[in-house]
Amino acid sequence: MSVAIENFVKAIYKNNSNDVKNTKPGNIAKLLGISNAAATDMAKNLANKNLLNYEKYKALELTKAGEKLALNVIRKHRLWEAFLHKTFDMSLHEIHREAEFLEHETSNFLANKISTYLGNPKFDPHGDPIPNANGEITTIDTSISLSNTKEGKNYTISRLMSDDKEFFDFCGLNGLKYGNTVLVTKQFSKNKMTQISINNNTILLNEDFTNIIYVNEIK
Amino acid sequence: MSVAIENFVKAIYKNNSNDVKNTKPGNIAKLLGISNAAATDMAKNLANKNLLNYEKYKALELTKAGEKLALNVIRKHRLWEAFLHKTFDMSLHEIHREAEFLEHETSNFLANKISTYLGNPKFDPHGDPIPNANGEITTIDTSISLSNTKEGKNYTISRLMSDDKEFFDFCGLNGLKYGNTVLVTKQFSKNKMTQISINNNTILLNEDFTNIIYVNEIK
DNA sequence: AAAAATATTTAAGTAAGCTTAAAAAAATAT
DNA sequence: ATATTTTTTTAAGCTTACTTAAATATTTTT
Repeated sequence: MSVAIENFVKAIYKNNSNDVKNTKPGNIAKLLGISNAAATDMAKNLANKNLLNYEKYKALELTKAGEKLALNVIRKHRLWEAFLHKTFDMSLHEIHREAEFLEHETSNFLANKISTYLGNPKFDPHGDPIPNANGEITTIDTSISLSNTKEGKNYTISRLMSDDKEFFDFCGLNGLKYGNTVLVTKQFSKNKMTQISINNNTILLNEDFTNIIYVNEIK
Repeated sequence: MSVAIENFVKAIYKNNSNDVKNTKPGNIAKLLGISNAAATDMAKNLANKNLLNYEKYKALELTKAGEKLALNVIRKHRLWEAFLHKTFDMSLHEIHREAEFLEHETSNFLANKISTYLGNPKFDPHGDPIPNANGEITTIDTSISLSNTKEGKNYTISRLMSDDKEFFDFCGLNGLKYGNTVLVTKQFSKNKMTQISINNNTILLNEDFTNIIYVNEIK
């Protein structure tokens, strides 16, 4: 399958795991930076290839085959991220940028080699789950966003849901890393801000960031 | 630059390092498995982009920019080969197949990371020289093909010039590997065959193979 | 429920990278 | 030196993945 097709099914799949699902062509177009017309064209094309179900004016729905393709691309993306992070000590932003291209040009054979080499990890350095070779993925996610945490409790960081360089730079500088521990010291609910303590530093985060940082309570 | 363009300049560059140089569009077309017409089209296109000089019915000549692009792609290809061979213990054929795709989707940033990680090697596992980040390549090659060796002398294998799976499988089975030592026990010049001794085994090679195995005499 | 705003689809067109078939030039053989 | 063969180029056409503009359907607002 072409890069365009792989990115299209990937965008639909990822959109479906968002809170606000909108898999109509226009929204996928916005995510991919192409015109609505191009997305409609592509949707018809992929329906012909049995990768999705297309009905005029309706939301796009991946078929089993379409979902499998999307998961295979996501698997390669996240394996590359884990591998590059470990091997070359590249930042969360750098590994994402590189994996965005490598994911389309990696054989299943090599993906399996990478996975074995890493000990078949279930999560990448952002905390995102890595689908296995059969397209099975860990979807049960009991973690909550930092916005919904309680004052005085300790949490471990389980997921950094972003593609943004500035966010990752900020995280890198402040020790906000997959697996690390934070203490929520104050919730400013009116101003939608959260104060946390990490590595003996106190930092104040606004909603933009607390919404995409996921954590698990330490009991 | 697109994959098609990168492969085109790479094919011209590689053809120029062959014994029999023929960089007219038809020959490049044959190497790439495309039609002559497509190669002529592409040649005009690349001339517009200042990657090569094109004159009707004449051989194609890479410009400095074209050569630099070709060397950059070859650098990435050979770095990936070296890396995959070392890290995942993949065969010479497997690394070539994988690198053929990865070479086009690797940033200079990552290529440099790989190079540093490997200790900036000058040769890949086939013995082919790896261009450095400035596009400089070791071209002085004092090695000779096994066909031109002398009976009773010892040689180290310096290069396996092929893309062929069967050849690499044969090499793998018989210890014919970059850096290994062979003793030439007999040259059957009439039948164009060479008998060698390696790892206490005696094997007889025909011209097809001895022409693409390059060695250096041990004095 | 109708009007206004928004989203989707259709239509027409473009560029890249190919194809085949025919025409033209160059290389080779006699 | 000419005829034959081979190679290169031109011409016309195809597919993929886009674009913009216009038409049409849906959704939201009032």
